Amino acid sequence: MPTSSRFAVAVHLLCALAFLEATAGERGVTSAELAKSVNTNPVVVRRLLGSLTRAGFVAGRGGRSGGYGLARSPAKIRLDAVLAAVEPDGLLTLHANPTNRACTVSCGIKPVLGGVFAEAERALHASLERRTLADLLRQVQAAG
Amino acid sequence: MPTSSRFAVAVHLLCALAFLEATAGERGVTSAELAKSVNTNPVVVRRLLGSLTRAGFVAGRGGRSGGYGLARSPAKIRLDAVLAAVEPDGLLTLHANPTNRACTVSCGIKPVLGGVFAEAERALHASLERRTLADLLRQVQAAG
DNA sequence: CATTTGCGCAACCACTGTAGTTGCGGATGC
DNA sequence: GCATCCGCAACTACAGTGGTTGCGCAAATG
Repeated sequence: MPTSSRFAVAVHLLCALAFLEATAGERGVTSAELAKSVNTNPVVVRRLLGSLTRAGFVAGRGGRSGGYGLARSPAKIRLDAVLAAVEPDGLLTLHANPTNRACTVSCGIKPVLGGVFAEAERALHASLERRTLADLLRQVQAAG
Repeated sequence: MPTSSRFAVAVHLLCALAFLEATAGERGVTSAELAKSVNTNPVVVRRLLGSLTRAGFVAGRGGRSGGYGLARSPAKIRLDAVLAAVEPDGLLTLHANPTNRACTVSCGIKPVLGGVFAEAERALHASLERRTLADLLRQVQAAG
């Protein structure tokens, strides 16, 4: 499959949200403003922020002067949790082909591979766990 | 994108190849035999084994009594190299949306994210690096 | 040397997941 | 009431994957 860019966009959105929130005052940050930063459509933004809302990272309010805001401090948003929120199925997937029961390898490979995949994804999450949204904000600000 | 299962199938094929090679004697293992184990088409097998051939893991010969064979010992085939061979673009991808030059975050996020992604993928490869085809064969045989 | 067997490659099709878009309903504040 | 904004569902367009067929070439067998 075309490998998804949801994770990248989600992180981008969280950064932009943290950034714009500072200047927005009481008003929420609208999906249209966020969409401008990513150069995409407000609905795409809302879809993604829907997952992040369910995961407890952001909160949105409807109505005039509505919009989004972070639901917790950037230092408490770890990237591994963001990945899990927008890509719940993981990155390494087994093949769905039916197993050939006449073949030892075909019968035995999937559980073995599953274990390998699980360990590899744990390693990936462990790496992302060390990064928070606050870290990224610092780096983006330093670069700009 | 529908996340690809090339890696899983490639590992399955390598296992099956190692397994069948033992009983095949001088003859090569044909793509049709391998296809039976994965329950797929010989052409799909050949496509994937094409990548693995270019990476130096297997070798195929045409002609009568042709087929495939491992080009090096299972203990020398590390899974991270297999992943790199069949999925050269990596698993985490940046979004392709044009950057909004009026936005600090949009301008700065991609290099920062790129660094984070690279580190995460390194962690994933480091985990896979510890597993060789020989390890998997041992596990599959123990389970069967 | 003809035949058989099997790989290599290109072309094509069907399927699927993603991003993009529109439209409508409901909430919120002026 | 009315404007603004989120939430959600439906639809479209596109891209990547896996599956399939067809043809050319290589190699072994008789």
